[in-house]
Amino acid sequence: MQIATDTQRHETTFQPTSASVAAGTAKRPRLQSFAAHAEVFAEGDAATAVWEIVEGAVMLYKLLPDGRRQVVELLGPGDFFGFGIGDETDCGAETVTAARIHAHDRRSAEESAELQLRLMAHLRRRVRLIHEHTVLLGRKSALERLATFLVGLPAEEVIELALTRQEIADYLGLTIETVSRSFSELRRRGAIVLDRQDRVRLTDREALEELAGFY
Amino acid sequence: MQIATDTQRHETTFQPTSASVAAGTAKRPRLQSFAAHAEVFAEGDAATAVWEIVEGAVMLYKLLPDGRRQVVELLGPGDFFGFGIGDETDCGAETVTAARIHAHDRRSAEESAELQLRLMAHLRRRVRLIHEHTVLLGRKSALERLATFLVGLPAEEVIELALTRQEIADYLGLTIETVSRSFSELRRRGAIVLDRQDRVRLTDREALEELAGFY
DNA sequence: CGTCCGTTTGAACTATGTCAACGTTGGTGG
DNA sequence: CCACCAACGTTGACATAGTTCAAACGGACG
Repeated sequence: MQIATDTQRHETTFQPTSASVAAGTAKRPRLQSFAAHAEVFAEGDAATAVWEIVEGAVMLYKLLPDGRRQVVELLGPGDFFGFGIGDETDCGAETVTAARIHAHDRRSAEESAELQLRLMAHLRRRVRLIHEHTVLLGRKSALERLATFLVGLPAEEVIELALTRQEIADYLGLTIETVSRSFSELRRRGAIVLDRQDRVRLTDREALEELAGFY
Repeated sequence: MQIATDTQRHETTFQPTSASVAAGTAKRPRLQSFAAHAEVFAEGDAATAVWEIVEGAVMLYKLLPDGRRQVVELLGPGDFFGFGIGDETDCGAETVTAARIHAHDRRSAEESAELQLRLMAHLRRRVRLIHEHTVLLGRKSALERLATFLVGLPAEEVIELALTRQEIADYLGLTIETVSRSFSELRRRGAIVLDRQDRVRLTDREALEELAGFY
């Protein structure tokens, strides 16, 4: 259950758009680039910035004292993270894919009405999504969890899984072995085809949605 | 897994305070009173109001098509619920204790800057708490879940459990039997004393916190 | 071609769920 | 005021989904 620590950062100065200036958000966010599986910050780090994903995917996770890990959110472009109540982050944040992320200075973020509005919209959407995930963790079987995960992915012909089996396991509250067995079971049932370990095609979406609890 | 439907409502007209008028929130919320275990609204109902708990406790839950239930939030005074993204609620809401709840008209709620600010603070706190609960559901054992639940309760000498075993089970992602066995196990270990089924004393808080994953 | 890392599979174990019986408690009506 | 009833909670015996530990597989890269 280790976390990548070879964080490759690549800071760039953000060019403010005329729109952002007009909205009074002139204080420009820093744009940072991260490699895949790089740490953005660890749980308990000072919450100095409000992060906004421009491109790529990020996961937020929490650890128990003995090392057990739970991925609590999976985020994409437009999503925010890193804002806390106090001044410490409540989760660790790690990229899933290579990513570009805006770091809004916390103080200026609080002063920007436009940002606060977007943050509010994000939080509402988030709460709703976490509710769904709560049901998954509390009440669904392993197979149902994996099916739910898969149907929730962007509906491409061939889905490239950015997450490793371990990361999927930590997201779904399972072990890596159970995730693997569940993939095999879905394959056996003809619900999916694995072209490669990280390439899935959903060949029977209806069966998957049934498992996911859509109806 | 049934839900109380004998909702006893008792509407009252809210008297706006001078403070709320000054803040431009003159449009007064309706104050409604509910009995314990009464339905406030069901999942999928139109999201017509933003609810704010004045007194008492409320639980939000979601159901799977086959009836499995997961309680996704446990709320108290000062907490908000019922705001959605679309125009449907994503959870059902039921009182745990007798409660008095403000129903803010959705439109006027969106226009009140003061309310929006409080809503934002609520959402941030909520997200942090749900993250904790996500770890509980994804990674903790039954005994750890119950210990976490108990140490999270208001620290009174004798704690009155407002939730039934079934509600605790649905909150902790367990069955009623496992919850019951876990209570017995904690008692056997001397961590708690049950004066009555719904009256607990935490006699070894340290042991409970250890189980909860505090250190 | 061999090594390495992530994944899959197998076998045995265990925590939790299931089904069923038995206790408790609080309310109601005789 | 007591006795009975219904709802809720506990306990036991058994079933099973998921974990654990271990070995084999497979693709990527030197």
